[in-house]
Amino acid sequence: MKHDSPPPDVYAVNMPWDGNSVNIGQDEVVTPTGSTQRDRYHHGDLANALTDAATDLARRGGPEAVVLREAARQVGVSATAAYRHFAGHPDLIHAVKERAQAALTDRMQAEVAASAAVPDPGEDALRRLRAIGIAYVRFALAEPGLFRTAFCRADGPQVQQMELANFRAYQLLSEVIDQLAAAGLVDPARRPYAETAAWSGMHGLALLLLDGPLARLTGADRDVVIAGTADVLIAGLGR
Amino acid sequence: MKHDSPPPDVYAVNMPWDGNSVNIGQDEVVTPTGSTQRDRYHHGDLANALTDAATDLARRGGPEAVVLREAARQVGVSATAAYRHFAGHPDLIHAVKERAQAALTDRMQAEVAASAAVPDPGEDALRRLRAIGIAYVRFALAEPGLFRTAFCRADGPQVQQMELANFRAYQLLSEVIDQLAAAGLVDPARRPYAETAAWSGMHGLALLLLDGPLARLTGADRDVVIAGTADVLIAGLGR
DNA sequence: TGTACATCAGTGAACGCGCGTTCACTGATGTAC
DNA sequence: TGTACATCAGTGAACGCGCGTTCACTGATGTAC
Repeated sequence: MKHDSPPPDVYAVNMPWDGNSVNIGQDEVVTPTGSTQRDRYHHGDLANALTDAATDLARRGGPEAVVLREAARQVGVSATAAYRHFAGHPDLIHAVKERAQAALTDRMQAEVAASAAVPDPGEDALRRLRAIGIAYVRFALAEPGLFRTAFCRADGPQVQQMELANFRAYQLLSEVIDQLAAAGLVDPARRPYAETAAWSGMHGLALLLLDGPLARLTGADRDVVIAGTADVLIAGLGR
Repeated sequence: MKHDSPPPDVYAVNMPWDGNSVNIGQDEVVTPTGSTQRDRYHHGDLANALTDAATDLARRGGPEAVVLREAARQVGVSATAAYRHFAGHPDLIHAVKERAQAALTDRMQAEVAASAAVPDPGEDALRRLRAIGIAYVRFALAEPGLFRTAFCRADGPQVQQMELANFRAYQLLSEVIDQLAAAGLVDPARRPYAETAAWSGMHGLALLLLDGPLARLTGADRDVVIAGTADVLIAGLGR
């Protein structure tokens, strides 16, 4: 009766960005009886399975939807079992938050890789900057629940995780702006605020489009506004 | 025993931006017995008193802290009484949201008024644009609970209220940018996205400073980043 | 000016809900010998 | 190779909490006559 949920990759983000899923393969081995190893009393990878389920809850309903009991329910396990692997609900939220941030960064990297490089270094840096900015907003619109979770407030003792250095997204942005600066395309006076301004602009745009007064824009108008806003921001960096 | 809470202006935003507080004066008249009229069985202005209390909850804890029962408790009234004046909890939240948005706009206007006008129209438009942008972020930092409430998601049927036209903050911004454009200081190609870019930039900056990876910046560093980001955005508008 | 009465604006008890967490427990696993 | 046993990883019942909302009610108010 339990363990009848679909395999985790169907309903979870479950990408290999973190090293936690090493024994997923082993976990899914089908035994001679036809049941999977997850049917065992000892689940084998419950921490990951719970994080998968909780991430799916976040995707569907944002951070408020991350409910420990529900995640356990979806995995087919008692709520108590979660406490073997997480200190409590804040700890679970934190795990989901990391997944959500990683998913965002992945999307940004994928978008950069999707367009072809151009020979001129400055032009290429511009192309990449534009790609990660647009990917940022696109991810927010495509996965609002995960996006909100990636930036939800955390009360736990892991708040210091909210550091710039811990954001791969920031590192990506910073590298691209470095290249732009190296090509001489950034006004030196504004260089110190380039990352902040670029990130703020795309972050704010995403939220205004999601929950704010720009929520009524349709798909086509949206794209125009996103591209136009990106233009203004990029223009603000140049000399 | 009840009605022993302080007068509303002590603990509520309760500014005259909405026309609902017309009978506040009458409400506060002291009777010959020394008690105020609010001691009457018929409160006289319960809708406003509840909104005041709920706004105070929002200020202290953001939108999640707006709890109908608690607002009623603070006013000294049964929770049921609230249903004489609000359709339900979403309706109350909506009232608080309007208060929060109005408080934000007030702060922006006050900041514009705080600096002296300069003769040159373009320079003056720039001064005002900078003032409202910085006021926006300052308000978010000074009143995080209200700021979050002003932009929290609403599920009720009043979602259409989340229109650009309904935001006085947007009207303010739009007027200033019009003046900037009239002075020839806005690149015509970027004019259509000027409001969106400016608003997005300050909105995103506010949220990154509040809950995000910039939360660790101290007061002085903060101000530098705010001013620098504003510079980048303004530079992005110009030719 | 006084009175009957409809209406307005409150009351208090209760409901169902689902949450996070704790408790004492037991079945499964793997290691020492 | 088999067995004893410590440890690991689950179970299910229960707790307290506070919420939004509904119910049948009653006290206060103001208007018609």
